[in-house]
Amino acid sequence: MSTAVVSYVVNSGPRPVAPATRQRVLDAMAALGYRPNAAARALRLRRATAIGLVVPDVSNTYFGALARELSDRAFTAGYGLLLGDSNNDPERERAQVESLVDRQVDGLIVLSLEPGSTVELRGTPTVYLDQRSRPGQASIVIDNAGGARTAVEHLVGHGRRRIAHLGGLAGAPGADDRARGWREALARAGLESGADLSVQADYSREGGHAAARDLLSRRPRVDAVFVASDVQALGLLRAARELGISVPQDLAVVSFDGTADAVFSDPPLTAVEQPLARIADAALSAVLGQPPPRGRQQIAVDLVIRRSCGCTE
Amino acid sequence: MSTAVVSYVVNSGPRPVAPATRQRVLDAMAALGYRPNAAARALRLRRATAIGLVVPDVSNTYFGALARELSDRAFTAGYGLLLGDSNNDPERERAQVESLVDRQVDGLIVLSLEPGSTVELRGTPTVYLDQRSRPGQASIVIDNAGGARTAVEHLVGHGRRRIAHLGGLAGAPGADDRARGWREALARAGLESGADLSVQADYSREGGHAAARDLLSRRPRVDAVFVASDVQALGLLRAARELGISVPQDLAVVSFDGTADAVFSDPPLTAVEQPLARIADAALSAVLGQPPPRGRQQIAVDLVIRRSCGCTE
DNA sequence: CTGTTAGCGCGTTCAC
DNA sequence: GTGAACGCGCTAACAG
Repeated sequence: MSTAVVSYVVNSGPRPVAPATRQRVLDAMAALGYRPNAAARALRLRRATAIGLVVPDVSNTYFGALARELSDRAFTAGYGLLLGDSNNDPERERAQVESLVDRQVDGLIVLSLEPGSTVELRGTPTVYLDQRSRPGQASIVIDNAGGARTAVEHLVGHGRRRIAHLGGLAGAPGADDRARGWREALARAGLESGADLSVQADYSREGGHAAARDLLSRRPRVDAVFVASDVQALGLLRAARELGISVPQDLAVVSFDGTADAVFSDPPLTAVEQPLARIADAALSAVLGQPPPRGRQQIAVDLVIRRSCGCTE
Repeated sequence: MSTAVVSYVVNSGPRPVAPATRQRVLDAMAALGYRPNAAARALRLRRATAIGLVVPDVSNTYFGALARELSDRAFTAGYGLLLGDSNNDPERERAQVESLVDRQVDGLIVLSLEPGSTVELRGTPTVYLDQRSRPGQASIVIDNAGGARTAVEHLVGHGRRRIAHLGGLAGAPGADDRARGWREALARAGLESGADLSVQADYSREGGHAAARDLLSRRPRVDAVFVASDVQALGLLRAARELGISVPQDLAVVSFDGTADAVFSDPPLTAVEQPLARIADAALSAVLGQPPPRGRQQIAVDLVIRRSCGCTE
């Protein structure tokens, strides 16, 4: 038997092999413990059977949950998942993306810190998640502005009037659109959205904590906050406890993401929930499917009511 | 200039190149946008410049934080990180490990659900983290039993006498040794460690919540709990709130991991802290360094005091 | 229709 | 500084 036949057996194609021969090959493979060399295969086929994922911080519950969804689906589809943590550093992000492109990943999914970043993708199908769309590049975004508006409108419905915003850093995934949604909803309700009602921090517990302390000690009359992520909200809850502010009585809170963090905090967080499964599906098929859908695809979000908004006191 | 020279320039070796030539090569690379093909390189060098990581669940803060540390170090060392989420499923874990071995990763780090699992590693340097050692296999473990003992002794020092255990599932990373540490510390203190004082759940908020409800409603006289992970402790805190049990007054709690989850919970969790940076370093050098150190390497842990144990009421 | 031969892809490295 | 062999699997072209 020749190497060609082995190849046909291993790949079930592109040409048929007689059953008897096929079995002989299979036996020989088992006996010798032969496994095809993935590197040689990647070289010949010009594809690595792997996809790349770049996130700002995997230890963040939201990014972790997304990575989990993607890892699961990629594995099922026979792909490996190359993970790059950009460490919240745009420079590192570029480096990670380039490295993944060099590794010939078949697709690249990136949650970018820099809306404007231009890295040479050299033909690698890439999808940006939760980010402004880029010219000629596929991008899947959830309805960040709409979700934020819904959240703020809910707070308005509770009779809150001084609704602050604890947002992500400019350029961070979804941050700008969520800020815009907050502003728009306040405008529609005829409420103030001055710059001093808004603070920014990175998507972390520590960031949320520091920003919330700043906000709450500066503007004691704030009666509600829309927070751009669950992890930041966790920081805010802690700040509130430290300052003797009770949530939701003194301060109603609605956050964004709806991860497990929101369910188990005290109080549990009313949050705009991201449909992770749907996002992961869309991202993978955008990147692996053909033809790669260009342009922007928007996914709807839902507000999930828990205790932090004051609905169920 | 020949392809050989380009190679010498790209790799700064193994042979010297005249500065002028070197510059010409660099210019040409920039002009043509040339990037070496990682697959071809992997084929020639017989190494993928990538390491594999298999965890039970990346969305778990602890595993996520570990993945982050590893991703960071791997990148700095020029390696890619192939992530496999085993979804808390031993079957899936085996499949992930095999897939990574096939991909020729240069090293494999696995947080295994099955202490006894035997997958053919075919020479891939592998290190098991936080797990019983296996014959002939490198393994890095933190001092699970010792950490658990320290935690329990601390609770004993607070005058607690009915100290329960909310542990991980048998076989889960560190679970068995932490359970043993709990039992040993109680025995030394002459306290009861009956089976009805111990419940198990997977490492998740939901698991911890369900198990804690079970435990706390069944044994109302319990006055302290040693929890095997931060995420489970988060579930326990919620159960305690639901049942009107106040922590730490009615119930002192010490958990294990010391992730960001422990810092921002209410109350913040006194926890046995895992030195992630050190663990990541040890794992990487065990897997990449030479010769791959066989046998078991143990890393010490520290108890970090916060509010849940009652030290700072 | 089944099995074999030969060349390709792309860096690396060594003898010249 | 250069030419060429090499690593390993894939597949088109060829032979039986």
